[in-house]
Amino acid sequence: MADPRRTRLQTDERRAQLLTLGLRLFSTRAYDEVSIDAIAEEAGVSKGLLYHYFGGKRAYYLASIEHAAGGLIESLDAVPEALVGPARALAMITAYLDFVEHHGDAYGTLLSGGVGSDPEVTHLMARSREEVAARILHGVGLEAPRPVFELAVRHYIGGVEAVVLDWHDRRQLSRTVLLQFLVQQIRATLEVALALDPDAAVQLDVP
Amino acid sequence: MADPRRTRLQTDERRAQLLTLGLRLFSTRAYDEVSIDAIAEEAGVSKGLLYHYFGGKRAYYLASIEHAAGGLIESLDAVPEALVGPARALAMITAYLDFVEHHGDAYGTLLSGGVGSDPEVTHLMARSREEVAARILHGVGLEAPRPVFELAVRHYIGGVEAVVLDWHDRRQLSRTVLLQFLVQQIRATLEVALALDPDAAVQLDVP
DNA sequence: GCCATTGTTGACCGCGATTCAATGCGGTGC
DNA sequence: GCACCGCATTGAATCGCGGTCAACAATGGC
Repeated sequence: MADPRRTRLQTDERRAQLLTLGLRLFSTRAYDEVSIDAIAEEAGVSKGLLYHYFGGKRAYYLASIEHAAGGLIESLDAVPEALVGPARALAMITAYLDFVEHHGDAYGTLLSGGVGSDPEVTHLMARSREEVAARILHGVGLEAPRPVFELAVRHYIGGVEAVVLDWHDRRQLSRTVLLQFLVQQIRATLEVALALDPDAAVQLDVP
Repeated sequence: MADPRRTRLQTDERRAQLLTLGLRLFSTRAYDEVSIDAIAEEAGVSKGLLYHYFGGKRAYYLASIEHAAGGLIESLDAVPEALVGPARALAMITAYLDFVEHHGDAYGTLLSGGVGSDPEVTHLMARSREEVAARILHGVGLEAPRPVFELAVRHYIGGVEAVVLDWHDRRQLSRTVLLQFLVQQIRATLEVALALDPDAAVQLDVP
């Protein structure tokens, strides 16, 4: 446990340890309020080691965010393939909320991704959202590109991020109400999209 | 025009000039890619002056964002009071899109700051969104607090920010389709809220 | 036990944010 | 028109922090 001088770890362990720590620190304070020295001290590690594992502070931050994003996607993919239709929507939203409740800070960091609109962070977030969007569209049987539905789902995801963040920060609404709203809202959103693009082969009611 | 040595301006003018410049610079590059020196040089002003007007870089950034947020709210408030119901929704969304088309970069900065990293920026964005939310709720005749409707509107706004940012970055969809979607979506969202809170005295159909 | 590999360190460097005492422009009173 | 004063403005000095690098030591193979 204690390390009088040095502790040598496997690359993966150390990397994971640092990522988790980074997530926690960047969640607590703002990006440029967290100094490399502070991170190193907190980790009980030298500054140089951080530069050995990640290229620099920015890259470290980016990796932390990616770590969180990966966790979220993983959670969503834990939903059994067997579930379809509204039941699947319910399960996925539940998984989403569970993730937020368990890794609240990580989620917060994930969403507060912009250090003043950094292209790399923006791109990473965009890819993460596309993953979520793909899963939603897959859930209603849409595989081919459908711009209107992509728009609708993008709107939905943006809304989810907003309300869930609010919910996590200041618990004003019960989880139940939030869940109900989100389930009904995805359906309503998809119906709006269907009204604008009636030819799309979506299945909103697979039982 | 040219200033061989010094140019002395009114406090308000200089402040406005610096804010506008800041908005432009922070929109172009990431926060910590923009150095105080660069800002000062671009403004044709000394570094120290920036510290005289704003407390520091962070505060300067914050003020720039606030500037942009103010412009957006102003645009929304330019919609005539006479318009009500769906027509008002259409007008306000149009005003929103107009603002984004005219001040696209400022809008981008505004939002990427909003997702933003530190408590002050977050708080500022929250207040700005509350202003928008209040205007939407007012538009349907809701003045008293209604948690479910606040949730719904928060979701809607989050979605709008997401899709509008996407739309601004990579014009994949026509403005018309976006507009149609957003108009129908606000109605659908409010209806979902109404289903969960049937007692609310909303007016979705004032002609 | 020796050696190679590589995880790990700590002192050093330079840029950029911040400070502050000095400077001079613009308006005011006479 | 002139002297003066307040306040916008400056730029040199400071300092903290991100980043670099050559040396060091823990682990595993022989």
